[in-house]
Amino acid sequence: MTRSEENYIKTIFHLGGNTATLVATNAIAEQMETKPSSVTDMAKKLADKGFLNYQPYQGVSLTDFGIKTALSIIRKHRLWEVFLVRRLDFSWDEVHEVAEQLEHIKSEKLIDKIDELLDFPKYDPHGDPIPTKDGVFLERDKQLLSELPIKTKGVCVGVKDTSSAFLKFLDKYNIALGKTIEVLEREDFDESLHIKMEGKELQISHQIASNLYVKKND
Amino acid sequence: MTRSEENYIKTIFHLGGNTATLVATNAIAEQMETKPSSVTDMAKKLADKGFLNYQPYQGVSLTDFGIKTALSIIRKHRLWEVFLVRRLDFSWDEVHEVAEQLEHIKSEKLIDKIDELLDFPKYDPHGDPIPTKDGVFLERDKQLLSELPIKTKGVCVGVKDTSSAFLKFLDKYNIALGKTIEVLEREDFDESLHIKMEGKELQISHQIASNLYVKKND
DNA sequence: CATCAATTTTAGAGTCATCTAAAAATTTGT
DNA sequence: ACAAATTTTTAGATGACTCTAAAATTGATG
Repeated sequence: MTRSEENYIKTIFHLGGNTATLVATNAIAEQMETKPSSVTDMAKKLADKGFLNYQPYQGVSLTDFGIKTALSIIRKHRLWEVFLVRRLDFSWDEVHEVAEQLEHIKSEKLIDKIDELLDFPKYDPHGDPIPTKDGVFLERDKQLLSELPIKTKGVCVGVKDTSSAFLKFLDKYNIALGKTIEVLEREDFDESLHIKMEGKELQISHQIASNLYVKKND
Repeated sequence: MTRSEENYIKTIFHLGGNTATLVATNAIAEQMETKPSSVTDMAKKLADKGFLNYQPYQGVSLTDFGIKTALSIIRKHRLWEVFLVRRLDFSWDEVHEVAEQLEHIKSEKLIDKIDELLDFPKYDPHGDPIPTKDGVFLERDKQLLSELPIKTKGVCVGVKDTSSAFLKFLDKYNIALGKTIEVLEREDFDESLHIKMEGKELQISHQIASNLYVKKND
């Protein structure tokens, strides 16, 4: 597997290819900042190698083997992110780029040892679940803060937008995973929210609320 | 810098290119298991980029910039080796391959943090010195065990051959860095040595003795 | 249902790193 | 010092990945 092939498979997985859904050539090209013609070429190659089903003009979907491969890459990426944050004091907005490189290191022993060193973490620094060695991958029970009803509380468990800009914004306002947020009021006009967090009240835009995942308190 | 360029620079350095010595095309090709014609192509490219001086038919030598670059790659390689052994329980015969991959990860912050995590080690698991962040690189005072006079003692400080086979052999006979070895007798016939280590006597071939570095006790 | 717009594929070309085979330069041995 | 052997370079080709431009297909609309 080349680095390029791994990146395609990962992208296709992220675009919903874990189900039998067909992912469009254009969507892949856009996500990877490449051209649709390059995607077509690679789609044929990856189909030949058994990673995906390619239906000309329709799109691609990952095979079981392709899904297994994608999960192994995602596992590596997320474990490295945890390592960077927990052992090397990287902040959550700095880890993505480096993990993009580290995820391509070929050594099963290495990643298993990293997993062990970190005591088998279940989630990465952005709250995304880490597939296990044997490909078990459970999405966490969560919803967008923007969809939390008024007067309810939730624990912050993840971010949808993982851009450095968004993460730095959250840092600035002390919003972090694990913190409890209560929705006090929703403005109909701009969908902004009044929230309460650690005793303090603040107002956040819909843009922010619709990129923060919370787990509703029961 | 591509991965391939980095590998060429590292190899040229190892072949003695840290001085103004000219390194032959053939030597590089042999070391890298590639063809001399490929080396010529790359030599031109690296010369264009300022990493080395290329004299057609004579060989190449690293520029100051090239040496600086080589030291940075070697630094990364050796720090990762220390990390693998000390933090992930790799044995010293397993680290090379993985470090060959990790040394190409591009992130200054990453390697500086790894350095810090390991408390700024001076030597890698094979006893080779680790260049500092600003390129200081001191060869240790050492000599081959095969050149140690009779009846003298030395501390094992490094290996010349870093092949997995040799390292496993040393493990088998409990020979490890830090141990003190006394040369009792040298057989003229085959240059094998009678040595004493931790109270036990054993006999080792010239092949072994000429691949083990010791620091003579004063 | 014919046409148009959008998407996708094909064809042809470029870059990077490599190779083989042949030519050129250097070194060696007598 | 000259021929032979060795080393190195050049020339031309290949494979992986990407691109642009043109052709083909799809599916949406009047």
